[in-house]
Amino acid sequence: MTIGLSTKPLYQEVADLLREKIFTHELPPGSWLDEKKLTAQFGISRTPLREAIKVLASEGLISMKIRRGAYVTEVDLNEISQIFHIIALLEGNACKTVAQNASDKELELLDAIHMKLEKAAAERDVNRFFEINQEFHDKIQEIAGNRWMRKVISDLRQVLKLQRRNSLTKIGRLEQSLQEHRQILAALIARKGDLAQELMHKHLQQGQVAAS
Amino acid sequence: MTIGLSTKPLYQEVADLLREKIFTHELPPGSWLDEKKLTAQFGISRTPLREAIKVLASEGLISMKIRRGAYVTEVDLNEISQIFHIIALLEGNACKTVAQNASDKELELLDAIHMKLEKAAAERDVNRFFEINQEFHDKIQEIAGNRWMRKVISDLRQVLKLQRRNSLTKIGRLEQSLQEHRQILAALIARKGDLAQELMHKHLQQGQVAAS
DNA sequence: ATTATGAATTATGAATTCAAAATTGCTTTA
DNA sequence: TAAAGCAATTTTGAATTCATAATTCATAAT
Repeated sequence: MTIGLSTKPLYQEVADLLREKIFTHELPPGSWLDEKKLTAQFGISRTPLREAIKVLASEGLISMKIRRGAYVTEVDLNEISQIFHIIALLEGNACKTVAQNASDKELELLDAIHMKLEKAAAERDVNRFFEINQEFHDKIQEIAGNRWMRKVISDLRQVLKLQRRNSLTKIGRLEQSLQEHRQILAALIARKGDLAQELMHKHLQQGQVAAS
Repeated sequence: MTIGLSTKPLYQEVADLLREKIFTHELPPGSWLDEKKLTAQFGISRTPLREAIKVLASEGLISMKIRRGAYVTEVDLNEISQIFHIIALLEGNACKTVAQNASDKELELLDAIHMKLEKAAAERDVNRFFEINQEFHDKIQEIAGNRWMRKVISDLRQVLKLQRRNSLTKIGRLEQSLQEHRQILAALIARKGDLAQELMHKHLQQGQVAAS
């Protein structure tokens, strides 16, 4: 194949492509992964494709049935709720850590990101809002500084993306989400760890349907 | 090869074997995985071996260097501490859930497991103590009923096993661990969710070195 | 018409082969 | 003696091939 001189091994590129197809529901939950079709589509052999499939399987995005191929995982609402529970717990805790340990400069960084979020909200730019929202959450985890927590959260967020998110596009929820971010930021700057934790926890539990 | 009619696909069997070798430090942290040697040892071809390696990599047990093979992950003490932090958070929360939602019958089950733990401790059977200790923790997570939390905890515990545990073998810590279990169980039976959470959290933070 | 049976096809699991990169080790030269 | 260059070997990454299990489809029997 002619993917060129990629810095990544092929199976990782393929894993990325597959995730893409899964998240856009080009490969919808429950659907079977046709190896022949996919290798033709990607212009590669089955070997790296199967390696990629195994990686996604251990991430939970794909489920394998013995001698019967790979299927996109179907997550029911109950599991979605379980995953949100975990994320709320972890990100809430990360918030507490940030309130306690972040440098003033780091808090300023968070403030700057929040300003961009306000701007996106004011302009009703939903996609940008979603993107910056993610950036805000990421930055908090980065500051909290627990590598493994970041990995866990990011893996779980991937599984959430299996479900089509929608409610964030409702302007009402967007406003509420923004309001919650304001409060979280305020608590962080005030160095109120327990409050920040509580607010982030509620924010995420709130966002169960909104995926924000 | 002649592994017979295994219920599992070969790459999963191989993954299990590799984990075994990693946890026993037959493959010590930082060591290079010699594919040729391993395939000869297992009597298989490189294909399932490489698939297994990729799975372990996405679990964090193995790190891959491009065009230079796979290495057993080295975790420093700082990361161990980060992982314990997460496990303490999650298992603490699971305890709270159990205190709030478990049936009386389920609590009796926990009590029964704890009795076995007392017995093992009385007999100074460290291996058995370790095993039942694990069973106790598992049962709590099972009762809490969050599939994804169980997966996260179990993945993280695997990474912890990269580090050679030792302090649990110190009788002193074993006694203390038992004492902590007693308190946790009491809190659960008394349906004191917050207390149970707090106790489990401390128990695990305490056990950082002990891996219990 | 509907259900069994069995051959043909297809897909999966695993081994083997092939190409290219990295390492090793030898030779040559300063 | 040490360093540089180059050939030989080893190792990784990926494609291909092969064996077997599962599915499909056609035919026959009830």
